[in-house]
Parts: sequence; C-alpha cells; structure tokens
Amino acid sequence: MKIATFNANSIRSRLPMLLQWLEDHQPDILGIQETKCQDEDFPLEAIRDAGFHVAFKGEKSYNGVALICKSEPQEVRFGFDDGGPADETRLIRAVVDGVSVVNTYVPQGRAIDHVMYKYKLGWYRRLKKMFEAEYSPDQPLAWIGDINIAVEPIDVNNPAGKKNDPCYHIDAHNAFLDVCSFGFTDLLRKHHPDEEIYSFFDYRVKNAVERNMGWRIDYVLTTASLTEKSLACDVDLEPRKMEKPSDHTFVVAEFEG
Amino acid sequence: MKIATFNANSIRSRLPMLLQWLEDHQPDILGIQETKCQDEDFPLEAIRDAGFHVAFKGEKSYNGVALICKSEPQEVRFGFDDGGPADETRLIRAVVDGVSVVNTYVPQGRAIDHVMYKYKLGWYRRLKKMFEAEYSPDQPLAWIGDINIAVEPIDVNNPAGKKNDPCYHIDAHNAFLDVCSFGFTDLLRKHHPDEEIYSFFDYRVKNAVERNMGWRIDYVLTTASLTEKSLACDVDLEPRKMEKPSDHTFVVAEFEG
DNA sequence: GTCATTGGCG
DNA sequence: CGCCAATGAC
Repeated sequence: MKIATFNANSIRSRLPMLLQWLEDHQPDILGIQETKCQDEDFPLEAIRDAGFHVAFKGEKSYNGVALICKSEPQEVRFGFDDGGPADETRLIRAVVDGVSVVNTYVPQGRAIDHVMYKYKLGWYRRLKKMFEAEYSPDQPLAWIGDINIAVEPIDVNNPAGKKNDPCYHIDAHNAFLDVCSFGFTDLLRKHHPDEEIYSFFDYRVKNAVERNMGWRIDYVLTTASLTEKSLACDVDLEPRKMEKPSDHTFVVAEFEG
Repeated sequence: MKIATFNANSIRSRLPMLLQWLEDHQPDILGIQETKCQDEDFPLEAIRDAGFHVAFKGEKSYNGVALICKSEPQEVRFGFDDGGPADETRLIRAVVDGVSVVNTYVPQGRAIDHVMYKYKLGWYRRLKKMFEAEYSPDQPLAWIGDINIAVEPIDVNNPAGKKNDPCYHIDAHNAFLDVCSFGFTDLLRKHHPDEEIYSFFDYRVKNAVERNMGWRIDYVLTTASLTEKSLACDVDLEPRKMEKPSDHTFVVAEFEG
C-alpha cells in the first residue's frame, strides 16, 4: 500500500504532471492541498479516466483539498465540526481500504505577530481535539498533508535564521508536537533519521533544489499499526525539477500489504 | 529571394517557434507585427544568433513591428511623418538588398461605428499619400503586413455575415483598393486565384484551421518589377497548428534572383 | 482563447 | 517566481 501527499499549488496548472505521476506511481491514497479551484472547475474526469476515485472541496484562488484513491473513499467529510471556522477547503477526511485518512492544509500563519499565526496555533489545538474525539491511536490512521511546520533543525535550510518564521517558530513546534503526542510517527524521519530532505522549495530561491535549500513541511504521519507496516518513506524530487513545477513535491510512504 | 510576413501576437511568446521557422525557411525579409514588447525586452540577441539582422520598435502590451533580414536593413524608419499620429509601432520601413519594404500593422478598427474605424480608414489614406510622396510604382517595393482587411468574398469564411465587420466592410475594401491602385499586386491571389486560403484564425473558433474558418488579412503586395519576378506566394499553415500558436500565420513570397 | 497588464500572495 | 484575479484588445 502506498500513501502520498502533494501540495499542487493549483491542480489545474499541475494536471499533466499529476496524471503522469499517478500513472507512474499508482498510489492507493494521494492527499492534495492547494487545489486552488472551485468544485465546478476541478479536473474530475481526467483523474477518473486515470483510474482513480476522488473527493474534493475547493474555492476560488486559495486553499482546496482532495483525496485521490484507488478504492472509493468512504465517510468523506470536510472541515472541522467544533463550532469554529470549518475550513472545509483545508481539511478532508475519509476511510480508504479500512484506513482512516486525514489530509490537512494547515494555515501558513503569515508572520508570528500576525493574527493568522494565532489562528494557525489554534488550528493545531482543534486538530488535536478532533483526533482525541473521533479517532483512536490504536486504529490505522494516517495524517497527511502540508502542515506548514518544519519540526527539527534538520527539516529546514539555515534553521538559525528561521527562528521567527511562522513555519519554524517554537510555538509552532510545540503545537505540532502536541498533536503528534496523540500517537503519530513522522514516517520520513523514521526511515531517514539524519538526512536533510525537503519537500518544499521557494520559487524565489534560485536553484533551490540543486542547492538543497528548502523546507520539510509536508508529512505522512501514522499511528502504531500503520507505522509498524511502514517499509519506506521518501520525497520524490523529480516533479520539483520539471517544467512549471509546484513549489512543493510529493512525499510517499509504502506499507506492507 | 524570400519575403514573408507574420503577426506574432507577442514575439516573446512566439520566440521558440519563430527561431525554428527562421532556421527552416531562411527568409531574406520577414516583417513581424504585434511584437507586444518594449524595445528593452525585444529578443534581439536570439534573432541575431540565428543569423539575422533586425530592426524594431515596440511598446508595452500593444502593437510593435520588426523587420528581420538576412542583409542589414538600410534607411530604417518608423511611423508616419505627415503631422498626424506617427504610430511608430505600427509602421516600419527600410531598404533591404535594394528592395524597399514597408511593413504595416494597420489598426483593426474595433467596429464600423467606432472612432477607431474612422482612424483605420484615415490610416489607409495616409498610407497612400506616403507611397505617392516617397515611392514610385516603378521601383522594387514590397508592402507587407497585417492589413486587417479581407478584400474579396474568397478572403474570409462566411463573407455574407461579415458585411459590418471592420475588416470586411465596404469602406475598408475601398480604402485598401485605393492604396493598391498605387501599383500593388496581391501576390497570394496572383498565384492562387480561386483558393480559400486564410492567414488568420480566431482563437475562439474551435478547430478553425481544420475547418478552414479564417480570414486572409496578412499580405505581401509588390510593385511591377517585383511582381514580375514572383515565383510563388503561400500561407504556411503549420505554425498555426502547433502548440501555443499565434492566431495569425506566415505568408511567404518567393522571387527570382 | 490567448496575449498583455497590475496587484496580492507566499 | 509563479500561482491567483480582473481588465482590455483582437
């Protein structure tokens, strides 16, 4: 079984390469973030024609999430249900082949003194409550997506210079680690304890991929039963090197069975 | 000798295909219209590297003309010099290998009840005066470019429906024919008296090229001494069929010697 | 439909 | 740098 995540930065702009990637890698579950399109513009047919089911919710210009699956996703739900902003275009959940999947596009936060950063930290608290209320660490559960946090120094180029970045600030680290305490393991780090592997490279940094100047902010996190079956987890850098890439690339985890 | 014209609809967007076309066809003179770029952004070096001289004048977003030549163009001039609007980015003249060349991007006219249509008709009158004042029908002279008029019913798909189009209206026909009375021969029509051959296909018409639903609004017109040497004149439809084409394509005339 | 523009965003 | 949006031209 293969579970992957990809921030597409516009699924319409990335459709040709996405279809190629689906054909080449045949993931069982692929979570997409930043589809950046309204539901009526979503390239549903092309993805179905490639042999996949898909559930999605988007809006004009911003956000937008999708789950692309070999099997039909069950119990598809969008957003929070806790009385706060639902953020339905940032959170999609489903059950696929008996595995619960939560695909998130966590708010980036803008700046640590910005109201959106407070919102981001709150988003992690709400996420933890959701996991506690609706899931168990004993069940097969995968949390995937663009979580907009690099956790350890090894997860970002020049960590010392990023202390006040909303994606590397200490409060963000703690917020993320608190959700992980529910029972999640970061699969890429499990399989690559010491490697500077990044999943996002800012367009504005020249030759960022070649110079390996990026961030690891896209994750596949799993509870124990899945973690035990995990065989590998890697970033696929090839799509980031192609023509007209997303600024993010794919993180792919492979499991027994 | 080969003289050609091409409305590029952005020379920067069309640069790869233009360079390929230059390499393949090696024109002696190619007039470009709608370069749509300021002079500092003009892809001068790429064209020189392909083995051509080039003279050009453009502006941001709109208009822009160029002459791309095997030999260095002499006596290069831009625009009218009659006291009216010079329109320097719509008219370029030069002498190349002893042949006088006038490359025009005539105003489209918007609509027959629009002030720009009056301006277009006036433009043709100014053009005739320029030919009369500065050229002779006895000299080798080529008037090339996007003239934004289809002259005969055969020059446009569904002529009956185009009577009120600023590119097919009777006043436009007369304005154009009056300039031709200076001594110009329409070379494509000379070599193809009965064929529905078009040089422009609206992007908005689906499969316009395959259905041959277009306009002939790009011309190579010559005075007698050149007309006598003319061996062929054709529209090259291939560039219009490629990826990301201009809405216009090349008209190419071949001459003895 | 395909250019170009400006402006917002990350 | 490369998405998005809106607008204008043809």
